Amino acid sequence: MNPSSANVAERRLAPPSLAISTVIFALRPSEKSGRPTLWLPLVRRIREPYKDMWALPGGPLAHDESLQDAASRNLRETTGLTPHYLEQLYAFGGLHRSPTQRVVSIVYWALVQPTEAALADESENVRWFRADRVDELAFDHKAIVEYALWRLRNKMAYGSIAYHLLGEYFTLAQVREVYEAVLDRQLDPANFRRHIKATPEIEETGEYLQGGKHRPPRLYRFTGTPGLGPDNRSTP
Amino acid sequence: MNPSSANVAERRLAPPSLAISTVIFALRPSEKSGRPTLWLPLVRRIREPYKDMWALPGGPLAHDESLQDAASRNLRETTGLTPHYLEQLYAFGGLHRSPTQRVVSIVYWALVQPTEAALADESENVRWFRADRVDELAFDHKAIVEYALWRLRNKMAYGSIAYHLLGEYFTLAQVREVYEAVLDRQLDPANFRRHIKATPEIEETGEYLQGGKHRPPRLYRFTGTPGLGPDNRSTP
DNA sequence: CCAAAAGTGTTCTTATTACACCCATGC
DNA sequence: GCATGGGTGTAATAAGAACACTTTTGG
Repeated sequence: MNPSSANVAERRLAPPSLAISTVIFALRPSEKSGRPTLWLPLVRRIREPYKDMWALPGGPLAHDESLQDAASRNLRETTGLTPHYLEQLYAFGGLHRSPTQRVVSIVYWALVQPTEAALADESENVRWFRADRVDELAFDHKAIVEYALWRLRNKMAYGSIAYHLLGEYFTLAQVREVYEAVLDRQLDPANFRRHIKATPEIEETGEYLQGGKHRPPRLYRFTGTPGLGPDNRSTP
Repeated sequence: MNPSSANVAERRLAPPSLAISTVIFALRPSEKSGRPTLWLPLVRRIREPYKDMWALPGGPLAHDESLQDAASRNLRETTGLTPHYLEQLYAFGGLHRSPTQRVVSIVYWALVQPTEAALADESENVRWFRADRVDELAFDHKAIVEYALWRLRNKMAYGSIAYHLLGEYFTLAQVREVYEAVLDRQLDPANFRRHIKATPEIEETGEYLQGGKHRPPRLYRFTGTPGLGPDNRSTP
């Protein structure tokens, strides 16, 4: 049996390997307008296949960690960040995702706060990209990012998720900017503020944001629960 | 190294094994009222762990089949059915789901038509249960069934999914019965029919259902697409 | 004719949208 | 005082719930 047929046999017989990857979203100011836009960190592959291409942070699942812990860990390892929101996205298991072996990837998606995101590690092999402008990535990661973005938009339109992209205190205009950045359309400020104020998880504080050029806006706080999904006992 | 420490070492070092399971829903007439209710087939375990307990149909992932194909296969193997709707539910990967080894299960959920479900294989080791009355199952399968049921209810409230539990032709009252069975509450017939007729995927036929005791209701047809999820290029 | 489900109309309530307007601050 | 974003009011429209009413069948 020569080496190449050994590889073929190995591939046929070995069980599919299991990996965890994470799509990490954070707000950063756009270079041009300065308005907040969605970004995500990618890592450069240093090995074949897809050597030198950008890919989602990820890696194998350790024997003694849960799926979510693994996602949390590779988020911390690549960016130094801890997520304020972390949820399973999907398990991708197509036969030809990787040219060298069969890989099943369980992908999570995360939201991190902008104050943290600004401090995130960046290096030769870790760089942030605009979420709506990713070019070709390794494996099927471009499709995964697009799906994660679709899911984020969907959740934002229904659930109370935007707050996980903001700090503890925020103005209603900041919440609106998050919606506008993610959904990519303008929203009526008057109606939007009423809409948000109607959600019970939003609490008015006595504080105001000082230092702006105009009337100081009131600061609010989010009192809802981050957790979702069957593992966290709630609603995906 | 004695056998028991060998097992421990094996468990620590072996990668988590990967399995596919499926929650299969179908409508069947209730024994009492005769009204349609939700049922699902379970299989009896013939080996440890959880020997003799009921469990979701499932098994390992073959090296040359996609995740969805595997789900479709174990659906066919246990019940003889082909699903009219099949979608990924969630990947369960808790550390202690199985007492003997670490198992990550990628779970799908399916809807099958009642005409088929009536013919489904049933045997000593395959039996149908009412979906809202499952008792203790093997592993974490009870929680999985409850989560699948939650997801079905959620999708039914928003999307066009009820039709996959019905045959090709159906009356609006039958659609309403599906909603009432799944959501477990009465719906106003007048408002419900308007709501359904407003969906563009519902097509009126010239046919009427004959043989009833009263005025023959018109038959309708569903013209929408079943597919969802990133693998099928659409919307979960 | 009567019972019962099929199917239509009408009213009331509530959410969404568009947009006019007032308020408070820095400059 | 004036420009600007913060914040409130209001009228028009759309969507949903409640329920009275007409139609068509089998018996």
